[in-house]
Amino acid sequence: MLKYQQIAAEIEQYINDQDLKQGDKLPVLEQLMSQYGVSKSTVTKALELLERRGVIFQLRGSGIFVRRHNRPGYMSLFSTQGFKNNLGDRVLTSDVLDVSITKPSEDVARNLGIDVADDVYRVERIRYVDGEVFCYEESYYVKAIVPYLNREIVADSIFDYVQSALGVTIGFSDMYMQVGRLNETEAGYLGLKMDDPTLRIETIFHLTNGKPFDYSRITYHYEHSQFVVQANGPYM
Amino acid sequence: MLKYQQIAAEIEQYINDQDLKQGDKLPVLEQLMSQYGVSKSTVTKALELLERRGVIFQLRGSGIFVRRHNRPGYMSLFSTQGFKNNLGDRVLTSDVLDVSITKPSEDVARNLGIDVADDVYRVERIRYVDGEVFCYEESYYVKAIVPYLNREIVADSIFDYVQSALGVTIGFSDMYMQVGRLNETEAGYLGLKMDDPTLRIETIFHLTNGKPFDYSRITYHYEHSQFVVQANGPYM
DNA sequence: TACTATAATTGTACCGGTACAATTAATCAA
DNA sequence: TTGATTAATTGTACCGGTACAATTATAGTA
Repeated sequence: MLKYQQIAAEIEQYINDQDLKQGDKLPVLEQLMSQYGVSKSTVTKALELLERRGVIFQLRGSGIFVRRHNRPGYMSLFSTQGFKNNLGDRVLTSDVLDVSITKPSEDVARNLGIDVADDVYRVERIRYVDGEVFCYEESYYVKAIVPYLNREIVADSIFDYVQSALGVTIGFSDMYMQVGRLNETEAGYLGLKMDDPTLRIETIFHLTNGKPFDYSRITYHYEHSQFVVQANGPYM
Repeated sequence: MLKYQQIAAEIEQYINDQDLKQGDKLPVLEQLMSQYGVSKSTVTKALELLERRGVIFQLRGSGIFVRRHNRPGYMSLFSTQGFKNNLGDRVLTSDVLDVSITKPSEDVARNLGIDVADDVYRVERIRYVDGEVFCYEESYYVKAIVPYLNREIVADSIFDYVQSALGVTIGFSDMYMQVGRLNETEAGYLGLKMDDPTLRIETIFHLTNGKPFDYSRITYHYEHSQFVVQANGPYM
């Protein structure tokens, strides 16, 4: 783990341990430097990271302050998208409906930047948060990058497996969201009625080298999906 | 304008001018340094900015590559949230329903971190993109921070006014989103039917000093609202 | 040809420094 | 006490540097 990541983690831990609230002040930069025994730029980098994650904000001439105070019941939109599956103390489980190797449709192939002749894993599951239906997910993995999957892996976190077992690292993702109505199949999966409202999110996950490796379509249960997004400034 | 912002803008311009596509390579760091006549860390900072905005991605040992290739018809979730109102070539207009000074409700006061006795501006409008109903918005501004508003200002961009005329700068925002059904009033405004699906986003905008100054509730027309969110890595 | 080891390329981590702008605290005048 | 001026605090911009890790190109070997 890199120094600045380590320091960021420790500062976040410190905030939790001291139970600091919105607006509370952290030690000044210079103290953090000597405290962790690193240079200014390393501390700055750790703080930038925490700032982007919505944990703190910095005000020059004044200090470093705690920002986070998320509403209970709202999940970070990013935490539900493969990134860090810490949904706090919530339990995430899955019903795996399908894990199979197929050929992608035109649409899927385009989103993954591959040919329709290339193999993909198709994964279909229903996901639960604390036992309640959360979403229905259909996703496709490029087999050339993810050569093997099974029901066990898929029931757990696919991303953890991909990163640890395959040694590839996820770089960035593009999410496309829209609101609509459930069709009959989806309604059945989610325990809702046809034409009920829903949030649909398509996400294309890329490796650090820019290659797409996962395209997923998620249909959310509208009553159990509340998301928070923390944005940073006009120049984010 | 700061050097690294300027350079970021120029690089983005270069990508557009050269019509570079997803995966195309940019000049290497060292060349950018000499080209713009700045140090490495300044170029790096410009590139970080572009990376966060989803314009490029960097791959060490390899180079700097173009990332953006957003789907047509999808607006950046952040661009619709006060931040940089460049919706491409789309025209944004508003029907102002109300601009008045009132006392906040308990709920509004809590979200703005003020007392129910403090004054707020209440702004109510319907917004259109290219003439089509886009959303219904109800927002509250802390009068102590935004001492004056009128229909003209509100019909245009409130954020531009606040930043230029009042000299305050927006720091960060928290967005809370959920899906639901329209009530009768909302349906009327949006030209839809009661119980139609909708996306609701509450946003609390803070100044750079962390003080909330605007709390807004937006109800989106589900057929005209498609959003894209670009996320960066597991450690964004 | 195909595979492996080596070298060149290229971005990232980290250091340490100077100058400066925004905020806050201290000082002074009315 | 109030208000303005000055000084101290504190984060940010920017410089320039070394070391290093990941990628890609090259050379070497079977």
